[in-house]
Amino acid sequence: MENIRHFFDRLQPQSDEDWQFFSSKLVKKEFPKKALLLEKGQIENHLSFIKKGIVRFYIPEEEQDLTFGFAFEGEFFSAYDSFLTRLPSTYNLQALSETHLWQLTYDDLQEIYQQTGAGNLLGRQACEGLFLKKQKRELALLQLSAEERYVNLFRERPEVIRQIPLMYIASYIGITPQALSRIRKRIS
Amino acid sequence: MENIRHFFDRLQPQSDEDWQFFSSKLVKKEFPKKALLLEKGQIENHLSFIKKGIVRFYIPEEEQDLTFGFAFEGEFFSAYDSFLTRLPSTYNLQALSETHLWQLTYDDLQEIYQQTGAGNLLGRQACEGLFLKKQKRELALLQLSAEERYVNLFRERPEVIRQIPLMYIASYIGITPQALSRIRKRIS
DNA sequence: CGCCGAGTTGAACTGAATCAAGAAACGTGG
DNA sequence: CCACGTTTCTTGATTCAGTTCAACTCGGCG
Repeated sequence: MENIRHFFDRLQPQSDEDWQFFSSKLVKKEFPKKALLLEKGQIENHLSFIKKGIVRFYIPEEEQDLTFGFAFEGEFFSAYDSFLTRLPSTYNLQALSETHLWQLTYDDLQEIYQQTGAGNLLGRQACEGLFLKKQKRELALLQLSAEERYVNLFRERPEVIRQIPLMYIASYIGITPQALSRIRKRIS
Repeated sequence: MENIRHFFDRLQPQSDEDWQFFSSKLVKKEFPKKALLLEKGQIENHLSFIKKGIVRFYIPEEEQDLTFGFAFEGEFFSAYDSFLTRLPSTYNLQALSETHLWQLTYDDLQEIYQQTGAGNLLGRQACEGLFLKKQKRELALLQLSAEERYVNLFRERPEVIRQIPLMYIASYIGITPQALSRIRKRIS
């Protein structure tokens, strides 16, 4: 649990009371490999911190899933758009390995926003971080070739390439598994 | 100036004092058509509300600019990543037509965050909105063909297609002007 | 051991890029 | 307000990155 506190303190040093209040709301939850954490159509009711494991974000399709994100140990995640809008999620969340989480419900988070001075500040800063990530990704998709996107991913998030099956990485950078296999051969 | 207040009240009804404090910081500024509002390398020091006009976001390149966003009348904009991180912007902001803004400096905004109860709340909600937009765009770039992205843009933001030169739209959806010209011919 | 999903490789195909040239629209100065 | 130069848009021909379809290999698991 300390790693979550460190996470927050890095954003902004937290008062002990605020932290007390916050951490009292956290609930531990564990999932086996390949478990669905959230299914398309459900409303996301959690903001989760990954104690251990990897989570994949994907839109399920008959042909081929569209994988568009990953979250790792030490990171927060959520189907954030569903969480914010309270509308059904348009995608699934899945544990790629055995995964242990600390979870916060939507209502608890709203209470935290209201009760603690730091709530909105943290919410804002967390959201700003998400925005910056998406912005980077947008530019990568617009201006880089498939091969450049792969090399870029390798540079920025080597853990993705080390730990995640090729087919999901291919989908993430917007190409077919075959194309990625050829890129790998070419550059290695 | 009322339209800005409406903007905020839509997010969250504002107290008159908070609004007073906020609006006292706003400065009016006007730019002619094609003016650079911010140049790559500068640190963005403003959050701006568009009273009138259109703003283009682009990465300047010898070959061909990469246009990746637009902002219209009644919207807030900023080179938000530079504004947040206080690092030089990696892109330019340009007025596509004569443009009138209400601007807030970084320091003023920080003061607003600290002094008013609503500051962080608004900051958070504004950022959440930006995040949702980027998320949509990511999925559009990943799962739609060029033609679908064009039709999609047409549906979601017809004002873009009506008011913005083809070459910028082409860049925005990630193709060449030639390709977009052909798509237009095909579907009309 | 055998099966099944993941990864690789090959061949044919295709959407979009590139190169090139002409037409239309736009803006600026006389 | 017209004339000219510049920029944007269109259209054609060629090329290329990445898709699709298909067959084969590899590794893990029941």
